[in-house]
Formats: sequence, structure tokens, C-alpha cells
Amino acid sequence: MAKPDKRHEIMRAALDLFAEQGFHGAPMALIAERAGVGAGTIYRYFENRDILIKELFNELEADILPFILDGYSDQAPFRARFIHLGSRLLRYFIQHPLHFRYLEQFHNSPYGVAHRRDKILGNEGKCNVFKELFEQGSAQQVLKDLPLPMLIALAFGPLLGVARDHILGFVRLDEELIIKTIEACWDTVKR
Amino acid sequence: MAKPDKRHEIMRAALDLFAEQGFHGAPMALIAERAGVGAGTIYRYFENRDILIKELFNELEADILPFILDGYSDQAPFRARFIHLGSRLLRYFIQHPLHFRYLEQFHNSPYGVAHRRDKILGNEGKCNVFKELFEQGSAQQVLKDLPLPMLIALAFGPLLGVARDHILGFVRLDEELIIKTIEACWDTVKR
DNA sequence: AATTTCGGAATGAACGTTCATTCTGTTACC
DNA sequence: GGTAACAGAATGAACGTTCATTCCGAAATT
Repeated sequence: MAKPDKRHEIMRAALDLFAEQGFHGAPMALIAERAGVGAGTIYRYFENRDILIKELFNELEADILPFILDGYSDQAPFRARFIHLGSRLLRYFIQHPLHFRYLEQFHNSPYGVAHRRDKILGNEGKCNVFKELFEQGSAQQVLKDLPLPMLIALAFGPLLGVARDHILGFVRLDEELIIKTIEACWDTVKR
Repeated sequence: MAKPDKRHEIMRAALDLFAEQGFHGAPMALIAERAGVGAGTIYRYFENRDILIKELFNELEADILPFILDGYSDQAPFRARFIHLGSRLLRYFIQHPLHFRYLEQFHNSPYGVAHRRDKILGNEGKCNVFKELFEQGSAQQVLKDLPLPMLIALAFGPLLGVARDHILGFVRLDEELIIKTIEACWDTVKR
């Protein structure tokens, strides 16, 4: 954590390229070039390509959590907490379109599926807050009577779809549309 | 359309491999082997790999439309039509998990994004029915007052998310859960 | 203070592998 | 016997990774 320069440049370049071109369109040589670094140098910081990809994902995930938790209170009413987390998350994606596109690439890849399998059993990271929230909502009967994974899919599905549309330029989300989007997500899962 | 044997076997093998392993994990040689065909033979039926991928997509799309339109009446009340199309689509994905996974692969790839761009302007295929439906719903004020692309994203997001969960084995959708899923989608977009 | 030594960070050419595509000889059909 | 279909080996490009070498700044030595 105390060697910022090259390592950071490599991650930045890799994030840009992966997000914009997909994993395909981003050979190591190109990442190196964009990072202003020799090809071999990457391997001083990352054992191999897969590990670079995974570390990038971990970094992004670690970045998101504090952002969405900012101003969050577990004492607030259920719906308010849902709206808070949802709209923070959507805002994060809007502010960091490359992060969003990277995460989508990651999830639609062998890495992502493997990662998902693990999460379903024990788990940590971003999901934990959400999972906790949804479990509570289920118990309090404020959410629809459905299995937990379904509730999560139902709530995130529209959010991600709208974020994708915004980032690909098919709609332009302003403050009002952000709110309406999250309220629509709420309608999806509320009892 | 009048040379079924080899061509069809190649498409079947390619669909299986692409869906299960992603575009990466499916080299032409392997597709050929699984199709019981020489590697060069593929190129008698498809100019190159990209075209095979695109034709596969077109075939799937052409397959879906009649399936979801089966029993559809444009005279039925709006909500009933929405539920009909949605649950037919979800059922299709459940009955054809490989098709679903292929379509996801396709959409998260350069092909898919390009294809999407075209659709947004003029368009044909599956989207047309849905687009028409949503436009009508907007006009009749039975749907939320949001831009059309957002309504589509909001309605499809949860459907696709739940289908993904089912196909990856995270939930098991039965008849009741299918209905509840589509009703949740309806809640997402209804005014 | 100037000079030398030294550790390890950085480099990029070279390697081995993988893969889409093409080529070539063979088989099947009319 | 000629033509089209076919299989699979050959080809060459692209890529991830390695490694012998260079480079650089910080001790050590004078």
C-alpha cells in the first residue's frame, strides 16, 4: 500500500481499457503502454493478468461501500434506508461510469460467476449491507414474500438496467429521474 | 435454409459452447469437434467467426418472437398483455437456459452493444412488440411518466435478473414464482 | 566530496502457446 | 470423369508471460 506510482498507474490504465474495450480489447502490452510502463513491469506488481483483474474488482468494491454508506442510519425507517442505499448506489454509477462498465464486464465473465457463487454462501463486502437489509425487510413483512435472492435480483435489476441506459447514453438521468428510478425499484419489492 | 445437417449441427455446437463457456472458451476447432465436422467445414457455412456469432443471435431472436406471441391478443386489457408477454418471455428463458445464457453473452460484448445502438433508432424484432406496448401504456397514462427507454429497462431488469438467478441455480422458479416475478415487474412500471 | 559498489526496480525482446483462417489432398456424388 | 463437399494439417498473427540486461539511487569507501 506504500508504492503508489506505477502500481496505481497500471490499475488506472487497466480499468480504463477493460471498461471501454472489454477484457478482449485490452492486451497487457497496451495496458503497459497506457500506464507509461514496460510490459514486464506489470508483473512486478501483479502475478498475472487474472490477479490484476481480480484486484481491480476488489478495489472498486472497497470504493463503493463507504460511498453508499455515507449518511446511512440503521435506525431510519425501512423504506428510507432502501431509498438511501439505492440512490447512493445509482449516483455512484453515474459519477463513475467506467467503474460501472468494469463491474459489468467482470460480472459477465468466468471471474464474476465464480465470485458470485462464493458470495451466495458465506459473504462479505457490499452485499452484506444489502443482504441484511433485505432479510430484515422480509422478517418485518414489508417486502414481498419471496426468496431472498429473488428480492435482491428484483431490486437491483431495474437499477442496473437504468444505470446501463444512462451510461450508454440512451437516457440522461437527472436528479428527478434518479429518485423516480429508486422509487420504481421500491415498488418492485415492496409488499 | 435448405441445407440442414451440417449447418445446423455447427450452430447447435456453437450455441452450447458459447453459452456454457463464453466466447473465449469456444475455439473454432472445438466447435467443429462437437459438431462432428472438420474445422474447415465451418467456413463453408459461415464466412467467419463473427458472422457465426451474429447469425446465432438472429436465429435465437427469431425463435423467441413467435413463442411469446403465442396466445397474445392486442385486444386484451393493457395489464393482461404485459403479464402475458412477460411471463411468456420468462418461461422461454426457463425452458431454454442455453439460449438465455447465449443472449447474455452476446449483449455483453462488442456485438451486443453495436446491435443495441441500431435498435434504439429504427428497429425491428422482439423489441418492436414491446416498444409498441410501452408506447401505448405511456399514452394511456397507465405506466409511470418516464422516458420510454427507462420504462423498458425498469420492466426487463427484474425479469432478467430473476431469470439469471434461476438459470445459475440460485433459486428455482416454479409456476407461482414466475407469476409473482412478472407481477413484480408490473409493479415496477405501473403508475 | 567524489567515486565506486550494489540491490532491486524496470524494461522490452524473445518465447511458447493458442487460435482463426486457409490450403491441400481425399472422398462422395452426379 | 468432373465437380462440389469435406477433413484436418498448415499457417501466421496475436497474446500472456519470462528473463537477461539496463538503469537508478542509495550506501560504502576513499
